[in-house]
Amino acid sequence: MDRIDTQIVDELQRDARIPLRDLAEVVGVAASTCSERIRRLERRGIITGFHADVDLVALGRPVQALVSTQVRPLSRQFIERFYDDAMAMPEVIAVFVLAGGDDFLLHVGVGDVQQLHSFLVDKLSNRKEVTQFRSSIIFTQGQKRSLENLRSIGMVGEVDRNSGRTTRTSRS
Amino acid sequence: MDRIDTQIVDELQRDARIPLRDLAEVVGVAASTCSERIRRLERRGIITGFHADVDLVALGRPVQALVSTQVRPLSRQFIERFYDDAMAMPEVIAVFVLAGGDDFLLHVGVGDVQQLHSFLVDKLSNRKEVTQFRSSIIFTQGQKRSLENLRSIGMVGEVDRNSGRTTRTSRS
DNA sequence: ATTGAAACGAACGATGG
DNA sequence: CCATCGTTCGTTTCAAT
Repeated sequence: MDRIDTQIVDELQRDARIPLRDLAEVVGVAASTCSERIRRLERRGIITGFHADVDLVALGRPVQALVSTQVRPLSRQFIERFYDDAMAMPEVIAVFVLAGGDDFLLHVGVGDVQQLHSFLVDKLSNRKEVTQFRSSIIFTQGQKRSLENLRSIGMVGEVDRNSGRTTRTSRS
Repeated sequence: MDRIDTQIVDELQRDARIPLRDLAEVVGVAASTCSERIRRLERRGIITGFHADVDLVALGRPVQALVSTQVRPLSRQFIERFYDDAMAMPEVIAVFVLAGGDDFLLHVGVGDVQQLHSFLVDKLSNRKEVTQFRSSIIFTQGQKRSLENLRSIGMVGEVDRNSGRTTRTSRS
């Protein structure tokens, strides 16, 4: 993960279909080197895939919500089972397993509010391990398509040679 | 958005770099038709982009959290300003603007817990419009890379010709 | 490790069927 | 929607650095 890899990853996050020669020019290496670097980043699991982003309205999901869900008992078995089942539901876009207050956060996207109601009542309330949930409609959402490497912009704590403590200054 | 478009979108969500001839074979049309369909889907804004997905640990963000944030006064001006500022912060991965209880949910990813603390204390608490916040560490997270078109699997309510009401049965 | 060149196959954009 | 054509692009190989 040197400067060249970081720059390649940056560009591919922004546009996975950038022509190789343009990418090579931006990064400052030959196209053949670029091609090899990309393959290595994929093999190392740093680049996990290339995906098309789609307008959720076109996918029949104009209504989105976040559903905080409490699951009891909070054992590994129940957590993993609920996680798998939630991910298998077509309404569910993402699942977060959390520490603290609530145990799960479900990001759901559906066609209308009736479907949201049906999801909550028929698919969540029905489950015995779900002890409570609270849902919020999403008005707008911003998802960053390209994330910076925090290490490359000096945001990762480095050990201070004098104090021996880890710095926690954000230099952004 | 017929069956062919839906299938093309499905495949491109799964793998944005699938060879055109393979895609054409799966969908059952000629490669030239496929190419034209993809360009049209992009022009219509249904496909919004092609992005590489990257391992967050490799990006220097092994620690992730969800931060529920309350903003007062809840005027359009303050909402938009906070949204823009949040999206501009390098730690922030996504911002949700919500109806109900809390106003914002911030998805943040940082290098360590010190940075998370610094983010909360230095960048959120400092703001006068932020009246309270609560953060939860993310243990695990599942994000669906390819979403189904709910209309194509019969999950969108259709008007019942007899009752005039919208059906809300999930046939999944 | 990176480079530039060469060679093959695939993709693109346009045209006509 | 399909087939074709010329051009551009991606990938691989290889000798050289």
